[in-house]
Order: sequence, then structure tokens, then C-alpha cells
Amino acid sequence: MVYQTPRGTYDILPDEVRKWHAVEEVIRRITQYYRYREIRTPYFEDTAVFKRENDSSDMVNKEMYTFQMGRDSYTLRPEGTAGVIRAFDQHKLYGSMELPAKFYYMGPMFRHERPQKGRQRQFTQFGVENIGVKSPEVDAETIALGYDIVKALGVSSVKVCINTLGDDESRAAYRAALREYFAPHLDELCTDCKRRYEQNPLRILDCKVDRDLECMKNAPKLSEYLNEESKAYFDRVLKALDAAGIPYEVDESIVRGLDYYTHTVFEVISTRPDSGAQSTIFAGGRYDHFVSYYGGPDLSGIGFAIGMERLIALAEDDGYAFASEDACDVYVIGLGDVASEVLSLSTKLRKANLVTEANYVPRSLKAQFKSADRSGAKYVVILGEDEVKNGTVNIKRTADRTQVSVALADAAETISAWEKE
RNA sequence: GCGGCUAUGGUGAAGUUGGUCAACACACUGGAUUGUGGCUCCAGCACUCGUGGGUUCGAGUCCCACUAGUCGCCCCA
Repeated sequence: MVYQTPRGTYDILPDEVRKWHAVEEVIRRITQYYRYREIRTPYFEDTAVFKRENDSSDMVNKEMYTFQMGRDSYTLRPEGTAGVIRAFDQHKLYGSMELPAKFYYMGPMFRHERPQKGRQRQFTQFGVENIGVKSPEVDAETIALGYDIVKALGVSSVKVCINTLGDDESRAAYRAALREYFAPHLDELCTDCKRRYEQNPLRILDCKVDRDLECMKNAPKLSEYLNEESKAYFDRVLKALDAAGIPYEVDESIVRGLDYYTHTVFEVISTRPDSGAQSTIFAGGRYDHFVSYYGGPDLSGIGFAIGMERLIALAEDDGYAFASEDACDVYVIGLGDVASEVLSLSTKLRKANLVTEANYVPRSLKAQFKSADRSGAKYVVILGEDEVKNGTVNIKRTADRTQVSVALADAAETISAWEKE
């Protein structure tokens, strides 16, 4: 029996991990410039944290990994925002933190979807949440943060698409208008849309199945139902984006997959033709009622999440220069029955801050030199039975093949001195 | 949940209308060079072609099922 990773999951092998470290480093650095702080929440929560009443999204309704332990129901987190807000409320951070409270998280998310390019069942998101200050400039700054990260990794061909869902009043008016409009067309809609009609008619417009229906084309537009306040807010968001130097496109079709969004929503996509069917790099929006939903005060927040796998793939496509190898300073060759001497020497070298690879297996000199080459070691140390007897060791510099024989006790010192030249 | 494509060694892969030893390359191991490397040369390295059935005198090559991968629909990061 050959075991393998479950469908939609994958191993990140050492060569690949190097890229992850590099990308994580860039993300952490840029996020610090914006003064966001990391928060780590559990990988699973009570199911109720994610399964909110009246939520019409597929993610919540058919893609969650939910399991029962005794009488308790838990769910592997499908997204990051819910956990962060839950933690914010649970620990009453609105009382102890400066507002806006700025959090970021990085970690695995789980959704039971059919895997394909850029979509896996366990995937990794980096996300931020900015809670407590409702201002168009905060919205723009949040988008700028994500945009900076994408740009810092050399990703080209990105497009910022933005839209507004308006405030409660605007959306209520629009919802009513949509219901009235679609009522005579209900039979034409797909089964998903029939559900959406009840739960969240806005998402009918987003449906790819019914996109070409005649009744879709003439459906009322959200922009026609925005009240003055919502319009003004959105106009200021666009101005703020200009101020932040972010190019954007207003796209009225963006309504987002989660139901908790209000006002600003955005999706940043890759326009590369080879990025597959999953082109969204990061996406998010503002939420007016999410903080109070979990028992906190009536604060508004905004956030987004980046798909790390997609981001790394795009950085690679655009030729981002990832470090090529893990460096090695010294390779210790052992000849004869000297394994324990090799170990004690290697330990000393490492204590002297030298990255050291040691050979403990009886192999030919030639084979060990080959390994030393492959390790990329800058120095090769040869320790044989003769040397052990004399208390000496041979040190060879790879670059010019100079070799010296020094006292065993002076090995680390000799290499360090050579290093400083 | 639905559809297309794919499945040969550590890797990349050849395998012709089903009919010799399952090419070739890289990697790896050993040797030429019994303690000094990246070149060269030589040798070794798939009782077997995702799994299970079937057709046939004969199947990696055809058929069916299953499994996995992959791409797309949907959904979304």
C-alpha cells in the first residue's frame, strides 16, 4: 500500500518551502510597515462561528469540513475573518486595543471543493482585518497593503476591481426591487438562484449559469438604489485609491461570496492568460455588522485574504528571484573508523557558526568529495585515521583548492580566519 | 456535484495496425584512479508498464470497472 496525501492536499517539499519562507518574509515586512500585528486563532471552531444564519454562500452551505465530537459540532475554518472577529469579541479587545485594531493572520484554510489549478482543499491564506474605524481612506489603505505585497513579489498583470454594496438601507431597497423584478421570472432561474432569491437576491446577479438569460440583462442595478450617503462614501473610496496610487476599475458585478459585506468590496485578479480558472489573488470588503454578530460592540471593519498558493505561483511565473540553495560552509569527510571524531569536530565547527555537513558512512574518498561538491561547501575537511593519530586535520578551500594541515583543535579557527580574508 | 484529458523506473519520457530482451536521456551506485572532487570511459540500475477484471494463441498497447492526477464547469483565495 502506497499512502498519499488526501485529495486536494499536498506536501510542500524542501525546495518549495524555500519559496514559502521568502514570500512569508516579504509579507511580514510589508505588513509591519502598515503596523498590523499577527493573530493566531484555532484551525477549527464551533460550527456556529462559521455557519451563520441566513448565509447563502456555497462556502458555508456545502464546502465546510464539519465533524461531530460527542454532542459538539466543530468545523475546520474555511476562512480567516470569522475567527479573528470572534477572538476580538471574546477577549474584548475593543477595550484594550487602539482603534482601528489591525490584525493579520497566515495559515491553512479548508474547503471541500473539487481541486483544480489554484484551488485545493487545504490551502493557505494571508489576511488582514482592520476593525473599528469606518473611513474610505482605511478602505483604500487596506487595498494598498495587499497591492504592495503583490507588487513586491514582482507580480505583473494585476487588476484591482472594486464595487460598493452600499449601506443597509440601500441594499434593502435594492433587494426589494430585485425580488419584485425576478418574481415573474423565478421559473427560468437555476435551483441555486431560487435559493438565492430567498436568502440573498444580490447573488443572483453573480450567477454564471443564468448569466445569459434575458431577464438578467434588464435586472435593476444596485448603483441605481444607492442612497446619497452610500454614494458619497464610495466616491471618497475611489478618491482615496487615487491618493494611494492604486489603479482600479469599478466593476458592478462584484458582490462577493460571503453575505456579511457592506459598502466597499473588491477583488484583485491576475490577468495572465495562463493563471487558470482561478484568477483571484486577493479579495475582501467592509463589514458593518460582523463585530456585533459575535457579541461585540457596533464596530465596522474591513479585511481581505490573499491565496498564498496563487500568489507564489504568480511570483514564480513572473520570475521572482527566490534564493536558489541553502548555503553550506564546511563538509567533513571521514576516512576509516573515525565517525565519532567526525561528529566531535563537526560539533565544534557548528559552535563556531559554520554551517557544517558531516559524513559518517564509510565511503570512498571520491564519493565523499562528490557529496561535498553537491553540498556547495566552501571548505572540505578531511579527517582520516592518520590525522586522528597525529591530532591533525586537512582543510581544503573549494574555490582554489588550497589545502593546509593544522592541529585538530585549530580547525574551526583556521576556517574562520580564512573566511575573513 | 457535473464534464474532458491522463496514468510506463528516482526523474523526463519512447513504445509503431496488439506479436523480439520495455528505447533513449538525466539522476544514482560501483570501477578505471586501494586517501583528494566537478571532465572522460566502463559497468550496474523497470521479473514490469496506477489497481482489478475481460477479449485474444498472445496486451504497456483493445474493452469495462475502480483509484489517483490534471484541466474546465460551479465556487472562490
